[in-house]
Amino acid sequence: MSDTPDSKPMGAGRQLLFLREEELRLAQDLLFFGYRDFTAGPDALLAEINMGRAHHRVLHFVGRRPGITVGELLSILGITKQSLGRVLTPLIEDGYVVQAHGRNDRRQRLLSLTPKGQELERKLFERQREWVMRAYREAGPVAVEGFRRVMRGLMGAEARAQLDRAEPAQGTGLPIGPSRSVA
Amino acid sequence: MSDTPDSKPMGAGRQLLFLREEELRLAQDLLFFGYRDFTAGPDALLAEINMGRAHHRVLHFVGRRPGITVGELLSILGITKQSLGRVLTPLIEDGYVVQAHGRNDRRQRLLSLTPKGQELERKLFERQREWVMRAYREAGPVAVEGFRRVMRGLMGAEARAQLDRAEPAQGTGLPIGPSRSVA
DNA sequence: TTTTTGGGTCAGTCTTGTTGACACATTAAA
DNA sequence: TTTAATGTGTCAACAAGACTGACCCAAAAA
Repeated sequence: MSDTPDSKPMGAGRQLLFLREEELRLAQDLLFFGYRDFTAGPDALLAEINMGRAHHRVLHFVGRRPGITVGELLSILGITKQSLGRVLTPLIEDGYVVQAHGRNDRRQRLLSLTPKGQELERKLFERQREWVMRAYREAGPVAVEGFRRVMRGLMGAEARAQLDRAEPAQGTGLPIGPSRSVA
Repeated sequence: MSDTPDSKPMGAGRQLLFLREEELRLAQDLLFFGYRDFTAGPDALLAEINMGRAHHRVLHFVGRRPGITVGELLSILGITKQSLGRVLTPLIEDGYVVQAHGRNDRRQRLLSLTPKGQELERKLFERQREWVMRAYREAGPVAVEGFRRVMRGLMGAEARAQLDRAEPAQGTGLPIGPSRSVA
């Protein structure tokens, strides 16, 4: 929006360029196409066994945090329990996920993957793993670190907190390009 | 996949680390949360006027390429014409989008935004603009360049070609971290 | 003992995607 | 010029995944 009107052709100009509308519209495009193609692999696999992306999400987050409670899962996914129920119940009935009573609080249902569930999750993961690995390799380590920083920034404070709670600082947060842009 | 089998403890080790499973699972998380929160702003606005994300996509891509044909739009969105019809028809009826016959091929319907459509698109854009700008600022220019490189890599070849056709190399494709990782 | 919490479920609705089948005008080909 | 092929529209039916609202139950907390 604002910004020193003209100033020197370089310097502040870089900042202007950096934030100009076209660059932000490009971000919209990149996120749309990128996310769509990122999910395409697993989606195809899931379709074969009559499941959808929602099932994958459950498998992913339960696999990531075995023993997670239904409530925690709900808060991570940001959906209602009715919505979760429609995918979780079949996953349990079909033997992909198991429930256990909480030891301290017997009302809780602690979720975890069965071997069958782990196997499916792994297949789905492999698809995305290869896809992301290709992108990471082509872009290089510096770019990957930048990608992580920006993606974190695109997350709301809530999601960021959840992620941090779950993973002890996986690499982002330390090195590379401190925000002192302008340069 | 490949990689000089063992070699020195450092060097190739870095590459190994770089691609290890946890880092790729983190990417899954980042994309899920990041994309979700990226779309949250416009979604809220759209809900107020009884529209959805699909309407936004149409406004976005028609705004980006005025005079685009229905067929081109379909191929960009990657959906069926019936799906498109359900959002496009109302947008036309409500005066957000106009159609014109193609000059060369009168079968074509060239789409563009009305002033009303431009206004709505801009409001939606402003939401995302601020959100992305915050993320970009916090991450810094180097990170942004990396973000772009990785997102491009996450796109399928088709989508990448479409994007390139539409925009003449917006900045990514030139400088920064050449893929010669290993270091 | 009463209330709150964690979880489940029934019923109905909405958006956005899908197939399949036609219809119509226009352009290209035989 | 007749005959495809193409670009677009549309009806109908269906599915996934999200939502709201209303209730229910068992266990934990007050």
